[in-house]
Amino acid sequence: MITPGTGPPTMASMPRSTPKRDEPARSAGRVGIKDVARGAGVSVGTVSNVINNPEMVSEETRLRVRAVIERLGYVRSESARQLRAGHSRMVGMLVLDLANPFFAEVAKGAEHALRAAGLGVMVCNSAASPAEEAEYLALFAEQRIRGVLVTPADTGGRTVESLRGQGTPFVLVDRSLAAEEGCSVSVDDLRGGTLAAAHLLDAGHRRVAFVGGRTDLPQVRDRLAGARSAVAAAGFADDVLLHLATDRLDVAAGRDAGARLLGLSPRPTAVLCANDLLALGLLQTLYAAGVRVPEDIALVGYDDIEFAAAAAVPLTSVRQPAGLLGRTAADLLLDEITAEGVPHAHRRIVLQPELVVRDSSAARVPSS
Amino acid sequence: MITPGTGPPTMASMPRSTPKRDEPARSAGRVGIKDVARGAGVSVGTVSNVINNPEMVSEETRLRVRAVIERLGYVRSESARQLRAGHSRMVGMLVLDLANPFFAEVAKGAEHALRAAGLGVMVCNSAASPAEEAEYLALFAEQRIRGVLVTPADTGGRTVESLRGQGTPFVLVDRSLAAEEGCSVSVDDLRGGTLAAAHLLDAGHRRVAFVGGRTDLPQVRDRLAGARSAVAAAGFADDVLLHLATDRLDVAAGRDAGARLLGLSPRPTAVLCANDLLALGLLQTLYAAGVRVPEDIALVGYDDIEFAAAAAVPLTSVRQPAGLLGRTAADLLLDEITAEGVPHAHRRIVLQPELVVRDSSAARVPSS
DNA sequence: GGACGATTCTGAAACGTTTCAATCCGATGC
DNA sequence: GCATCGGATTGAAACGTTTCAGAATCGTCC
Repeated sequence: MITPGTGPPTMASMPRSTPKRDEPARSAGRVGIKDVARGAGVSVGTVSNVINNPEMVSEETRLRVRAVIERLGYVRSESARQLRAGHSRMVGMLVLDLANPFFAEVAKGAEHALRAAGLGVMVCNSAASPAEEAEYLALFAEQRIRGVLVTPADTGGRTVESLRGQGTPFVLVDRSLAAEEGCSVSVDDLRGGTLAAAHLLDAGHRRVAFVGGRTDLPQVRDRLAGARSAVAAAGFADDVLLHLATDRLDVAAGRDAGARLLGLSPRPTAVLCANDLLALGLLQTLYAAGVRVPEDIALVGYDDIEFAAAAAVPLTSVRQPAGLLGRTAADLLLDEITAEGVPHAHRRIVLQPELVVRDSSAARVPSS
Repeated sequence: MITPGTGPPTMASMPRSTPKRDEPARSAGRVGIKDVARGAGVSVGTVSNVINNPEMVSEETRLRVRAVIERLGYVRSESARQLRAGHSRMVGMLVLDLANPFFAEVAKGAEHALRAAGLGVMVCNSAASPAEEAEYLALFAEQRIRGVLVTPADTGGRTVESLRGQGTPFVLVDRSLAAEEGCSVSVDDLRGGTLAAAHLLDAGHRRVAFVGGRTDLPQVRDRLAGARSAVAAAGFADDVLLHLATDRLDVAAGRDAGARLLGLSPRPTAVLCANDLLALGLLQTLYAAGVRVPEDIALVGYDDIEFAAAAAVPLTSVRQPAGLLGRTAADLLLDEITAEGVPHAHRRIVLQPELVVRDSSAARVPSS
């Protein structure tokens, strides 16, 4: 990202055609506050005031300056403003996978709240890679970003450490953190895993597969742990739950996992996926192989993205309040940013998930 | 969005606690190139060269300066660089709906190509609203963005006009434009519409609904026109094709359209949707109402997003090369940006769509 | 021994804002 | 007629870079 040194070599010896200066800076963009000041016969300070503190300027001057701004097509330079202010008016947002509608929804909620507060948002995709995450954080630092909303891909707390080191306000999204360490908004993954597993156990399943990789991601780990605790609470042995790891959390990984699942014997009667993308991919493989859902294998997803309800077999899923998650995180960040004098108290907010039962896990009679 | 005037009132009378200056600027971020220069006993110019033109600096100095940078945690200020350079190192990207996996895929392709070229990307969502689009373009202008990739929401060419007026390099994405006017990369929507409609007509359907709103959007208009031309080419009357407009192009609009469709009599035997989101929403309604697909109603979507294949009934769809679209647009923009001296020739590229037949439109015997 | 080149470094200008102390001016109060 | 006040405006500093003309140093060649 923004690799330093890509520019210089190519632009070393350019003719640099000086643009004609006869007209007052014709190629818009090049019109500065000085040109406006000159055009209106006032000082630059006054022009600045017209823009930022109109009530300080007499009506007559204000109108005159506004007219010149219009005429010259003046657009103020955000970089100059930033330089002066010492920080930008942007918030960086870093999610694990923008192609996952769950995160798209989270981002949408956050963006809406932040824009309402006059802050721009730069949404970036770490692709669950600590290296890409670090690159983006470096980019944010160069931009003197105002704050960061991040779902960390880095599993050792280096991300949090680095942000705290820089003094950048941040809020963890979809990941919990001790309140002393910083703000966080998450959804109770332990509970979600428990809900989903208990539902399958209730339906009589005694061989359940948990499909979901990267147990270094707390989301996956907690959902699995929740499922395990449901098994234990129901008085079953640990081996009722089989863990099938995947390296990514997308549809393609779900398809692969489906193939592996079909090779298992004895074959599980139910599958619990770490997210809906995996479940949808798995469903494709099962469908293609002629395996019936839920008759042969019951399926439960996680996130309840919009496409879960429209799936080949409408998908039972653990719904997470994605929009609320984003909005809440944004509010927390805004609180920290604006309350600059007041000693901001970090908060740890944990939202609750909800099981949405659909066809893919319709109740069955225990068969084995 | 970055509303001017939100800041000033709240920060008018703040105590502004001057940070301790004993340590060399402890709260990172505040370390400037001057601090590094002082720390290393060189001039600021030399520090700048260490960073940007290392080959110009003696090894000894380079190492010394690098060490100081490390020690002080210096991070260069992008806004200062921008101010000096006159433009940012960012490209703005504006799509109609980021929640639509099709655009997510386009954005991903573009981002990848641009990052490889050392440019950052700011992806924004106009929500198909000309007003929001204009706001974002204004934001881009203030940021002195290097170039813009845009799928215009504004249907009169105002967007293009405004960009050309600013002199900002741009490429239209998923929308065609005469090569004299600027670069564009699109997919042949006329052809796509024809493919889809011909497929349904071949299967014997004689009452086909086209579901898709906002015919002011060329994508929708062309797909509809393509469908109409297929009807004409097959020698049928115009009224074989019924147009059912929707105001948005998302899953919820598809659900609504489904309800309206069910109220029609005679009921169409096939539906062609302007995109997959509509088709998936429609499918949900049909499924809930017990209408069988494709037996009672055949369904064809558009875009072939990943979720189409995993739908309740795997969806026949017109595949568009989303990733390629984004990548190609990025390449065109890069060509225009880098070839600053060379007279850049605008190009109009039209990619071809492809019909992917799945269960939702399985062949049937003509019944009426 | 002086001229010249190459290499390395310096110092200052410039980028376009915002902010703030200082100035100006007309009106008000005495 | 003078001091004072308040509102409107000015002018310059500062923000943190990059760039570039020039200075310093050293070696080489005539």
